[in-house]
Amino acid sequence: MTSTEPYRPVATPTGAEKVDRAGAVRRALRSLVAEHGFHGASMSAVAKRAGVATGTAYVHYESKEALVFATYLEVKRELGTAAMSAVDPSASFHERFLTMWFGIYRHLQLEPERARFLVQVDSSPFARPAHQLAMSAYDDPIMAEATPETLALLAPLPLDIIYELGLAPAIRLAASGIELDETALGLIANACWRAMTTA
Amino acid sequence: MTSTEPYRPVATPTGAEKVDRAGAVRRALRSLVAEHGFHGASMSAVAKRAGVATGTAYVHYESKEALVFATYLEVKRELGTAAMSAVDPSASFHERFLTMWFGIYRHLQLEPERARFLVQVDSSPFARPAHQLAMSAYDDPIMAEATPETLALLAPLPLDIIYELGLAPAIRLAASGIELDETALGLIANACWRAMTTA
DNA sequence: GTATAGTGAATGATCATTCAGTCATTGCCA
DNA sequence: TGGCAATGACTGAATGATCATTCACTATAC
Repeated sequence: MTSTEPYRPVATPTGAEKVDRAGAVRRALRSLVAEHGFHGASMSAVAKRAGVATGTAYVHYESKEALVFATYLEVKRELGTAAMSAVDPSASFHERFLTMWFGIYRHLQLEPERARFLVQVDSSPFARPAHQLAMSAYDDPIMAEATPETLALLAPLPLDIIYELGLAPAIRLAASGIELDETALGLIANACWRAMTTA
Repeated sequence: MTSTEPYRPVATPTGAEKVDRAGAVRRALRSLVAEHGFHGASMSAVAKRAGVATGTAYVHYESKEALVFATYLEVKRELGTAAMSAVDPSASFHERFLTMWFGIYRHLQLEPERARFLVQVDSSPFARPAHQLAMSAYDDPIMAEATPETLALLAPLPLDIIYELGLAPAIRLAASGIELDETALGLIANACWRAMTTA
């Protein structure tokens, strides 16, 4: 039997780094969800944008759900790294917070599709399982900032809410695409600080 | 020709008020989106939950999109009414804000599916057209609070962002389903006030 | 009798997922 | 070293499910 030849090899450009097809699929999901919502992110559309065949996505991910979770985890992890990269551990908590806030905002502003993907997952029914998975899959360096010393400065509220008042606005601002000058950004970051700390 | 008899009349219960099928469809969409996201809210599922035939939804709404917009508009309108219902126009802006904040929160807490529907639409690609439509379709009494006098008390930021810092947290809190005591709620409402007003 | 609301089966499109089959790589034996 | 079987990435057409929307028809209201 046999017949057609449906496999265009790999092209391995000049023996360099191998292509990361799983990563391409994750990025394609990110951008399609950001642009058109989950509705417009079918597996075939994702595969097409990633430049791979539909079946390839399933080589790397068991299901669409698994792909969504993996993508969410990657975005969260990169966000945590970006948030902490410039933080000086010896600075005051207020300064550390502002550095984190701007770290998050700048990171997402550079590629707003990350922010739009995040807010969409976080307000969908995926949110609960995704959070659960994120908590068990890695240590979030942002949450690690919540120590007895810093908590003493914060309003006596659940951590989710502190996060929602303090850092989530940076994500939503980046997702909105609204462009603001340095002054306004500083105003907002400090507004978040005021919201999360005790009056 | 003819054959089957596929029409179970109306039942008009004891000649009382006529059934509001369009409203039932809107409520069904709300609850299904709140529970399972847009993904789980197919027109047939919506119709089934509303207790009507699939075609009935299309008697009242041109398309699924139109139904989503109409539902969004209804929820927004009711929210505006709830926010303002207890506001005393002669009170200070701080007091008026707190009344609005609690008005929103209580209204949504009573039926959290409204809140969950809202946050889901507001972070989907539906958000932009839905906002546009809401702005042109009715006067939002909440936005009418933004007068020269009140704006003087607020941080010099775009109104969307003021809303995001001040009132949106009430919606998200209701959507989260987190139960808090009166003290914590007052803390959060005042945190929002601090965030939106100048330092 | 005309207009309006309602019905649910039928239609065609689209979706997630599967799979038979192709290619590249690797490890193993001679 | 050269040959080769096994492994796993990759492909895209095929499958069955599900979806939005339509429509021929029926009942009710005016």
